[in-house]
Amino acid sequence: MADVAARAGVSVATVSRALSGEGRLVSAPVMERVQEAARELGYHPNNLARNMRAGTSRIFGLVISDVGNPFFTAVARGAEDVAHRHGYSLVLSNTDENPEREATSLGVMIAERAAGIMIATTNENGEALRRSIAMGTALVAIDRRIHGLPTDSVAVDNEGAAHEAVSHLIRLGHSRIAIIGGPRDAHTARERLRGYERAHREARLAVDPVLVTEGTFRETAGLAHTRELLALADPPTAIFSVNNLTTIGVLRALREAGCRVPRDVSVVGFDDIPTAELLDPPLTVVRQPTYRMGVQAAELLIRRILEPAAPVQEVLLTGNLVVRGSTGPRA
Amino acid sequence: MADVAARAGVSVATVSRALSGEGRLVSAPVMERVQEAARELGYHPNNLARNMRAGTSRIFGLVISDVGNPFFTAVARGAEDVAHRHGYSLVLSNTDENPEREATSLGVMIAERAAGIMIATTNENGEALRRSIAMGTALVAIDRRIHGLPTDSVAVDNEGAAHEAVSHLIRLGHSRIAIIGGPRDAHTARERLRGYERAHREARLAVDPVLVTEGTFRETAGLAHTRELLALADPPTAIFSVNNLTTIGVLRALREAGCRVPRDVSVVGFDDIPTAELLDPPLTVVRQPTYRMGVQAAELLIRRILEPAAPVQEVLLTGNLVVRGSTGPRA
DNA sequence: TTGTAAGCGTTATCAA
DNA sequence: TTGATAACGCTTACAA
Repeated sequence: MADVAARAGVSVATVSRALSGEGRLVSAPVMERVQEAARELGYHPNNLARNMRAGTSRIFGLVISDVGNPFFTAVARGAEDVAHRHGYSLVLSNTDENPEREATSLGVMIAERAAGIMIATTNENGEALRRSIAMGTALVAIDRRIHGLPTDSVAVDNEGAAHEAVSHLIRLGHSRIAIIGGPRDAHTARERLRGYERAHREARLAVDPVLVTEGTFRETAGLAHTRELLALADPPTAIFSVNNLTTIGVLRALREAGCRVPRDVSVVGFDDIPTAELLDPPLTVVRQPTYRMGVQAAELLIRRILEPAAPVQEVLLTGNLVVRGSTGPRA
Repeated sequence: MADVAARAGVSVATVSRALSGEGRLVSAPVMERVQEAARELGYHPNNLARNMRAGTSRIFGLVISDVGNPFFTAVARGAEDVAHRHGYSLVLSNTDENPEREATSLGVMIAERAAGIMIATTNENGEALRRSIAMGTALVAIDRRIHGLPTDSVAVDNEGAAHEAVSHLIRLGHSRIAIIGGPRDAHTARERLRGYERAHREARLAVDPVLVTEGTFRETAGLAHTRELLALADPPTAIFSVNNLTTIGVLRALREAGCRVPRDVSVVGFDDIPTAELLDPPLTVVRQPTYRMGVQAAELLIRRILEPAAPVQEVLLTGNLVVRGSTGPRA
């Protein structure tokens, strides 16, 4: 910067003004001289210094539990589009549902003074999250709310969506409906289970505890649970899988066992899959407004940065059932 | 930091030494006092300042053209695992194959003084890339080499893999084989086309130019081209699709036209899809070692940072054909 | 082993 | 409209 100043015959302060946002405080001829000098010298402002001066960076962190999950990449897309529009860059960080990696990610983002963080948390790092807020880093919870920490959040009405999916199965005549659940400590998993239960209650159907499973949000969990369910003396005639990855596991297990879908078993999944229509058979799902979730999350973040004292806002979006071929009347 | 120093009764320099890497220069009791003071005060080092001092950050940028593509998320996983192990964070940036967004991404990473950049480039930003190298930012090309700029790179033997896929079709008796190509200016697309041509040449089969299409790496391109191909007087009996997303478009078009796969048309795709085995029929593909590409890219970056003058290294991995159900003998 | 002080590249304040 | 200068929070000679 000093070099540019020397070449343009002005002070560094003027160079700064000319090259940063304050261009209107600089006379036209000086502006021109500075820009030319910068170009000739191949000068590039150092954001590191700029940010350090400002005390914050133009970065949003998006902490997700699985980059490989289309759900999160769609969210990332939405968030990135909004962030970019407002001059922020999006840093994606993958935790693999591992609290330690999540803690590391958060540490980096806080240390790097991210302007804001969007997080689908494992809910094991309450303190780190609390600290980030205390340090003035804006925080938005995505998909899962944060236990005991009221923050802006964007989520889907999980209970309602699950209720819709299971009611669809009940309407088709199914009464032995299994649920491939998520981790017990995941908010989303619990809410979806509640929707499953409510649908049963409303139809005056008893829930057989044997058909209620609990695991991870991974394909392997869907695979293992479905195998167990099929080995039952009185196996389910329908399966509701609470996560897109577990759904894939379910389908694999059914195929492996030679079960025809939906003749032998109906399947409805929570959250869509890019190739859902091309599967054999096309998969019935509850679709979540993933892109919109990302958009909303980034917008909440920006609002929070602009108005740090604004009241906490909890956005609740709704999912909708997409009936394709994997659900049918009970045999 | 000054507060911590005051509380621990030492100088800021000592605090710095105690809390950063130079712990061995500090006596045990002082070390303890400093750490306690830091904890009590909730002190978090400001990486912004640290990096500015160091002139570089502990960040790797990964610039990809499509976060929604499982190919890139798998690469990201590999790169992130290696980066993390070496104390770097991975910043993902999505360009949507848009040169302007790519330029912006690069600008941010250079300005942010990323320690290194891994990029699957559109090849429209040669100057920005050149500059990043000139500024000392390590650079590794992923998937696609950079025109006229020798850099470390990780890629797949596209021609060989395409050759294998098309030869497989030829062996099944097909002679009218269409290729759903990528953008003309994408290195990868050209190489895969060459593999397609070589397979024909070796089998003494003529290539019908009508069957050679060219488009984008998007689902819509596969859809549109396949529709056109099916409308031909003498349509192909097999289709080789050079990208996983276009392959999905191909399958959609075939389903829409009521074509049975592989009875009416065989399909082989380049690059695997997570649900490939569950599709109807299961999809035959050339699989790329995606995770390993990410690992290698990050390793090349680290090597380059450690040894800036090391000779350029171009890593070439090989794909392998996975035969599933979408290819069969000519009707 | 510890402290003093200079400096990293910016921007903001104040004065001219 | 411009310039001199003091921060921002940290690390690292150099000295003690």
